[in-house]
Amino acid sequence: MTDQPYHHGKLREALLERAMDTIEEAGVDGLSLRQLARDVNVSHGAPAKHFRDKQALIDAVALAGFESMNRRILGAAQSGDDLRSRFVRVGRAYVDFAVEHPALLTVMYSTKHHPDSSEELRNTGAQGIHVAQAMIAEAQATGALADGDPGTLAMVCFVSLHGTALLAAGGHLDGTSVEDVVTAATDTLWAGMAAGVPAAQLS
Amino acid sequence: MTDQPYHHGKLREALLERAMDTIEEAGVDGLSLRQLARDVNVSHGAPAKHFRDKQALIDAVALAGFESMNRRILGAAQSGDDLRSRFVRVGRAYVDFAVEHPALLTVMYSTKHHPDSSEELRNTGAQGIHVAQAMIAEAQATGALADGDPGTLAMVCFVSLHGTALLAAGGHLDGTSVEDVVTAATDTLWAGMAAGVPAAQLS
DNA sequence: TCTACTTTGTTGTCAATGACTACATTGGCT
DNA sequence: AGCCAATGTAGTCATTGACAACAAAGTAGA
Repeated sequence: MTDQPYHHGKLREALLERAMDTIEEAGVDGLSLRQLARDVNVSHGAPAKHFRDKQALIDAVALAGFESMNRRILGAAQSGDDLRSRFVRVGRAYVDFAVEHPALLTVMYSTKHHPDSSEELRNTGAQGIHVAQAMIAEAQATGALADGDPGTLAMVCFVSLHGTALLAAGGHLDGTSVEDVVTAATDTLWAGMAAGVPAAQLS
Repeated sequence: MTDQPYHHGKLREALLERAMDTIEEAGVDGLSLRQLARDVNVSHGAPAKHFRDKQALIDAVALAGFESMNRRILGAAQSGDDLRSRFVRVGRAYVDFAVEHPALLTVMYSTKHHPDSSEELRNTGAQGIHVAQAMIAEAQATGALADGDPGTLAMVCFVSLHGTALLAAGGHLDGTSVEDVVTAATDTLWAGMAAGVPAAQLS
């Protein structure tokens, strides 16, 4: 054993990284502050200096997850194809991320976030839907999609992809393949938005 | 204090009921076997006779939740209106249930069900989608909807409503009202399925 | 009725955990 | 050199889930 310096130096980063790994392997419930400290060769009280309590650590993990996911989504939205292809690509990016990090996604959307820290978390988490809203508004301007409140429509798309992501991540898609569901969902939504909803159908 | 009989008599039911209340009030993490035992005026070891461990109790709660939800969905699917109205009604029933029992829904779909999650749980949980699939197949037969694999389309609808339900339950719908999202989602999906997806668009 | 046997509940115990406190070490700053 | 905030350590406490040994109550058969 080489002598460990008294100060770790990058404890916060090390804890965050290790926590994400642990969560991905054993879920949030498999995460223990004491075990985490052991994993990073630090005393069981050290993490408290960087995260007030366990929830604060989890919140930080969630935030990092959103940031990582947003990068993927923005990347997909900036490909050079036509709007509809980009729309499908964004959906795929979202679901792909979910399938790759199922437990992380659960943590990201977990409802038990402290009311105070949720400010930054909410903003970062809402970024994905803004991408969808911009694309829909743009497509309406070109006439590719029928009129309708872009905010509500974006929420519908987001909601659908979110459901796909969660169910895919949880393995609840039964027989249907993730790929098929994403394709069918984006196709159906786009077709529905292009056709518009006859006013007579509104109840 | 009146003398308590040595045998509770309905301990299992009492534990289940109280557990559902606690979960709805404090989430799954707020559930403690020992506190639960205290609440029902029983020793801390008693629950073990009815539920092997905490997860077994949670699974039982989830199962009860699915059964309750299925009753609502089947009721909505059997109203006498036209197919499209019934479709919307089923969606609303699902989301309404979710909004009324947010924490319970989270438990029901929690991915941390032991890999050998009881077959009963899986079957009961999959019942809702079968309702949707039957309605879609029926609508295709009458020509109200375009052709397409009913299984995949039902999964798309389910996924969308599930996403709506979870996000609504978690309060992640931001400005948009639950009612608007459900209406827009079911309308858009139905319009998309009615229009069908031009083969040329399939990539 | 007496007697095994099963079910259900009680009590005691254990290791693990999250949170808290008091203390030690470090390195930057003046 | 000397102060001091940041960072880490060590010890403690109540709570928890799980387990085992024991007790009480119902049950079935002679």
